[in-house]
Amino acid sequence: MTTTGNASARRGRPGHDVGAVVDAGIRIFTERGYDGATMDDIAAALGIAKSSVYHHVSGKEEILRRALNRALGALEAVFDHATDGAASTTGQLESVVRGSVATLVAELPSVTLLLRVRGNSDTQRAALARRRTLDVRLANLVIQAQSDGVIRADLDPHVVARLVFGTVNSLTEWYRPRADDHVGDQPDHHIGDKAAQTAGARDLADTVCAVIFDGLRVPALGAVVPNGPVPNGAVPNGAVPSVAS
Amino acid sequence: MTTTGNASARRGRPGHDVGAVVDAGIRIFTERGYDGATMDDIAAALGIAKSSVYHHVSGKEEILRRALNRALGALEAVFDHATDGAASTTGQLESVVRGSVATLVAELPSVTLLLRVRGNSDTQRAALARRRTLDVRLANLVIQAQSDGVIRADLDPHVVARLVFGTVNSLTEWYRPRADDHVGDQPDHHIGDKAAQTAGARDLADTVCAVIFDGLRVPALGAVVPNGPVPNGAVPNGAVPSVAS
DNA sequence: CGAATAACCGACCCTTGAGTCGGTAATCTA
DNA sequence: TAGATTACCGACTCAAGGGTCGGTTATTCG
Repeated sequence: MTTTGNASARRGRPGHDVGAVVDAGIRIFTERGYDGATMDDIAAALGIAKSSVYHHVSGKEEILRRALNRALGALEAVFDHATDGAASTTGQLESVVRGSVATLVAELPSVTLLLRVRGNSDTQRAALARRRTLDVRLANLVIQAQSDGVIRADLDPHVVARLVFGTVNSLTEWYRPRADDHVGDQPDHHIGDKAAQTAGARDLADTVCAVIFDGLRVPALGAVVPNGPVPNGAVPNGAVPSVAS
Repeated sequence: MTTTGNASARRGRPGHDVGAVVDAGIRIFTERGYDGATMDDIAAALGIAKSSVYHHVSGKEEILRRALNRALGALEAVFDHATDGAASTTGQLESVVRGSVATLVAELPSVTLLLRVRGNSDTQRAALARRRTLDVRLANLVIQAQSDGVIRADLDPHVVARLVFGTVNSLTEWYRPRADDHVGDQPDHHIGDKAAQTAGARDLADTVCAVIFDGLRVPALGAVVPNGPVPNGAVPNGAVPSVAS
């Protein structure tokens, strides 16, 4: 998963490999920003000299490129997986939302980096272009869901698509995974506060879906909101598989 | 509003003033990122020499500080204004959302900059701290609304507050005001696409409120979708441009 | 053991970019 | 016109940071 390559028994002198450099790079880039980060920072994070980093990668930009590829690949897989099966339109929509949340949590560092890219270089512009195709795919899904009558049609689908992605993507601004993952050291002054960030990935996806699909307003009368993401009651079909994984 | 100072008749040689430098700085910073931007870039944007910039400000960081102050002041005003009157809790909540959208649109450049700050310096950390107090105020509003029974109580209020801000703040990622405002030149490769960004600020706030408070799911038959913001009527109509292209 | 392999290092080059300095050019006021 | 005021400029300093180079060290394979 970390591209760290095979397990044991590698040939020459033991040490770091490309994957490790990219991992460190992602961490440093998200902490200090791509332009604010230095190759020395990355080297220091790995405990090696700056010149040694160049043994693994051709330069700063390659680290960024590899990092963005990782994030984009994961997100594209979410869409591919959500739209290949013959799920209903809302099923696909929810699958995309839940899949995106899951990916964000699993690949938090690289996705965070991706979302901060602003197009200052060819590498960054290429990543933005790939990101945009995901926007389009989501927008198309929204449009289709509207014409299917499964989501309200009184809102501009492009704006809706933006808001949905915006809501999901905003997780990178505050969500921090449970202290299961290593993480190593990090002074990190983040936004770190309240309980919030200890929520499990599953609960998180439930909450995101609840807000996006049903809103904050208290559901009318009888219909209570069971946890299993959403209610539904009279409403059309049994969509909303609530799947995950 | 631009801090550009008084209108006519100023003493010495005519030219730019601090406000102009800050305006240019905000534009450059949001385009290239704070670390990626150079004082030469800012000077060039103003059509003066780099050394002249230092006549107006003490350095790069002062430009950033002034820019962040502008954004923070505007956002804090939204909360102050929303919570001073004796409005209902939901009224306050919606007022904050609408006010934030309006501020984002009106002060798009500086707010965009604020949202990208990561705490790499004292200036940035101070701004983050001020931002955090806004998060807290919103979370408290959500908590109160929940105990008042006006919004669903089955969701973690802190997570909800984050998602609400996340949704609103994500506007800076794609919304571009109508071509009324000057803007001057800008090669800008932004995210620029579809019609979306031409939506008026009012419609935009309507859509954001609609999604946040009522969700995407199509409102049940005769059901409500009552009060203030959102569309209403039997089903669709009214609000939102829905345009495309 | 010796060769191949892979990771690592210190010293160095060179560009970029923040900030400084000693002036010069317009404009208003008196 | 003199002086005050405000904006502007070219040439400079200095440090940081991306990248290069010629080696050195630790392991595995034969």
